[in-house]
Amino acid sequence: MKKSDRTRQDILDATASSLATAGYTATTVKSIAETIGMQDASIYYHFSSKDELVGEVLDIGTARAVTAVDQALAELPDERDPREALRVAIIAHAEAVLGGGDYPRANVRTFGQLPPDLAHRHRQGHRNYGQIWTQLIDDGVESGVLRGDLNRSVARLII
Amino acid sequence: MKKSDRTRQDILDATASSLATAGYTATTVKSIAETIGMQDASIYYHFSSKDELVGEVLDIGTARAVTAVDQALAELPDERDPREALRVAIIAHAEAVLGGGDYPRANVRTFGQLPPDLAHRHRQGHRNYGQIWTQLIDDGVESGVLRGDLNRSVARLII
DNA sequence: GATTAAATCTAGTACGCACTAGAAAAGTCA
DNA sequence: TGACTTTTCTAGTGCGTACTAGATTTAATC
Repeated sequence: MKKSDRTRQDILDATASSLATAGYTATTVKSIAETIGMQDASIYYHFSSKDELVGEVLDIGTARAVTAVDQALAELPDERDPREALRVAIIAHAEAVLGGGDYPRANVRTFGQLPPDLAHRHRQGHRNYGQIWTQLIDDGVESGVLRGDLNRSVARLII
Repeated sequence: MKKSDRTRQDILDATASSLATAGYTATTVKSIAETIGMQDASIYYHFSSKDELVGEVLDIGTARAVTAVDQALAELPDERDPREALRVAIIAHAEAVLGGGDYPRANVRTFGQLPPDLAHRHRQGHRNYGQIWTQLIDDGVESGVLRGDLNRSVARLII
């Protein structure tokens, strides 16, 4: 039960790395297997399909971005300035996506090249992530320090 | 000699439209042929390969963006304010990419999913386009109205 | 209208891809 | 060690892709 977990992790890491740099199409099951010294068929002992594997990588990536933003916000004082909160969140997001590991980057890199099934499945995850931002902006608008009309569309773009 | 030019244009248009909306991988020779009521093999009478066809579409797209920006700048007075010039150029660029036809949009949509050959070929075209912006920014920096350090990287991102 | 040229179609080939089945090897534990 | 389980490999299938070859039809020219 130990060996399996380790190679499973290796597969995920290799997939994330390939997705982040080469994109979805160029990330073949064979290429993933090669980078960890396996045969492509062996992948299917751990994952039932390429898209299930890719989906898990993308899920991890969004989860990490969410965690990074949540954590950054948690470190703020209770009576936080909405504008400062948004600023901190943006920075945390950028750091997760750009400087963070391959998992968040995989999301950005493969955006717009996923097959319909995967794209649809992850639109949900993106929506959940978007909730955080919508909330932040709503707070700002409510307290009058942000303009409601403009910033909403900006948030959409980021996501 | 007339019929050929017309269907050739139809093929280019259909390809641009598909690239702009569906991306490179989902744009198959068969799907292109279908949208204009042809057999996929017939495409090869007009273009020797898929990538040659796609390459031509992308070339047209960048050419149009360049033209749009050039034209916008040409309408400015001779003694133009560098900051104003940059502003006008950015707007022209955005309009070409977002509101303009499928050709410029095909470039944006397929960015990062092209096969190595095509990607390499068009990196040259992007560099030429970048020259325009580099020039605009240099003008601004020289006359002291723009900060040189920050804006250079911003321009990189846009392109 | 007959001949030639241009354009499209029919019918394939070759290849890379995700994926499967069953044999073989490696690991686990009495 | 030996019996059993877990993991990996070998060898293959099927499918969609770009692309080719040659026949067939459509258009242009005299």
